[in-house]
Amino acid sequence: MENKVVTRFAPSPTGFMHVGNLRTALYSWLWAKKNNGTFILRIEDTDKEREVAGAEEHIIKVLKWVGLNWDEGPIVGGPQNSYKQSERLDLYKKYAQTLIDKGLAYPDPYTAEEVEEFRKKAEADKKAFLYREHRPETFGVWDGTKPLRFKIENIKRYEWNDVVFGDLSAGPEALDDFILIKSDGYPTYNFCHIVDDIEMNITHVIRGQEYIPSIPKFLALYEALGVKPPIFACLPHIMGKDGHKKLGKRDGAKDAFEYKEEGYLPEALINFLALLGWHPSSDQEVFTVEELIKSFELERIQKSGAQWNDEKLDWINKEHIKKLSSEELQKNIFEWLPENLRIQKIIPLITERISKFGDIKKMIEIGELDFLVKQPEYAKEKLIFKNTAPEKIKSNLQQAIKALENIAENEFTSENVKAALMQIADTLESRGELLHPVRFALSGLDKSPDPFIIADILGKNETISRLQKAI
RNA sequence: GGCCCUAUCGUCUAACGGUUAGGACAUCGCCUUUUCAAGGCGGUAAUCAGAGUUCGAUUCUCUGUAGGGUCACCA
Repeated sequence: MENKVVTRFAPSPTGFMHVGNLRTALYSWLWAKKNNGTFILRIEDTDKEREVAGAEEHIIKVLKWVGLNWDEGPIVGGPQNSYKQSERLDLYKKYAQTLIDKGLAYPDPYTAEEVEEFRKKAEADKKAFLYREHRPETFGVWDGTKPLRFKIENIKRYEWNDVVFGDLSAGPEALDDFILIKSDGYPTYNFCHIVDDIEMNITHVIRGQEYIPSIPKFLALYEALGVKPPIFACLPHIMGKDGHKKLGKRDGAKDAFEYKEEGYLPEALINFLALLGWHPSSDQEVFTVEELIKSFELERIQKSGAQWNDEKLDWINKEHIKKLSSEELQKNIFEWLPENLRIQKIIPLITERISKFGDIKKMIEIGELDFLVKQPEYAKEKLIFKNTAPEKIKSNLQQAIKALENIAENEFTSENVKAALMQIADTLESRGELLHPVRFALSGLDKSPDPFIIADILGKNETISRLQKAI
């Protein structure tokens, strides 16, 4: 079965995993799942300088959180000896040797400084720098202390097809004698990712658009190796929210794990990311992961970059919170509730509010309910309802206190509080003249559950004391 | 600078060459409600510019403009 789809996500452990990387992983994963294929996780750790301790574990943690499970790779293993490039060095040497034997690879005789000179000179002459113009006439024997370079044979215009971008081509300027193996013995990305893709039988290479200019080099290498290249699918960039720059770590691209910490559900982040650069033929916007797998198509990936949009993410998250079963919802609420708020009475209150009104966008908002256990701070102007005079508000609150004092402590339920307050509120020009200040005095929040239920939880004494304080 | 890519409401996007250019987020207005939020209903808002092909162009071609990417012993 040679046409089984095999995709891979191949991050390098050089820092945290940001949302752009996660989207690349997602698309590869979706495509493999849709085709009942194999999704491989491969760690590209050939740059020892930039490697960050713990980065690999972090990537794995993020993938696990969002549920992008891999069929082969670290932890789960697979037919390969290892899925870390640093542990596959012999393999790359073997491929390098076949290129040397064919006369298609040679040691770079220059020092790094000398190459830098060439580059500077080309720049001064306003010409593109091409190492191959300085290629030595005869090749020495490679002893591993010098970089090994690839000898580009066909200096021509390469044409190829990309599932997303269509027919692409690039002239000979894109081709150069690039380095296969560095002087430290580690291979370069340009070389080892191709060896790995061949060895792992990758059928679809899904990666960022920034690789398009390098693809002619890859094609030349596939040619030299006598291997048919896989299908390429390049992804448009995710743009930062302010400008039109590629979303990078510099302009605030966040660690994907921060979204977990802010209370986004993994399925919501996945849903949002899927829609950022891809769109189904229908108008559907809210997807379960299963639905995404079903409708995902590489052909419908967008060519132009998409701007990150927090508001839409929030909306999608809210929609997913509303879809949670009551069991899942309770579990989530419990997790997000600060420990001192895990009171029996509160969980059903929030559960009801969310399932009935669905007004929580991020689970972290649940943590804001700590006004239930401590007197909130707020600006006194907030107590004013529209243009009502402060004196009016004051007297309304005084009336409310009087009414509430008449309720016995053991009958201080939300129903009774509501009845008492509504009786007063109905005599006013607008109910808000009473209900707004009461709600604010109790919660101190712009948006909160209704005042009756808060009063119920706070109890008679605390409720009245907060109202008095407001006055 | 060389090479390469892209271009529809503010944003994400839909539209076999023929549509009153559709949807969603955001925004605005109204309704509902128990204040806010949430919910319901509705409004404002887009084919980068100029040629060409065609009976007809958002769609095809060219030029321009604007944006982006890439030119490492990084991936």
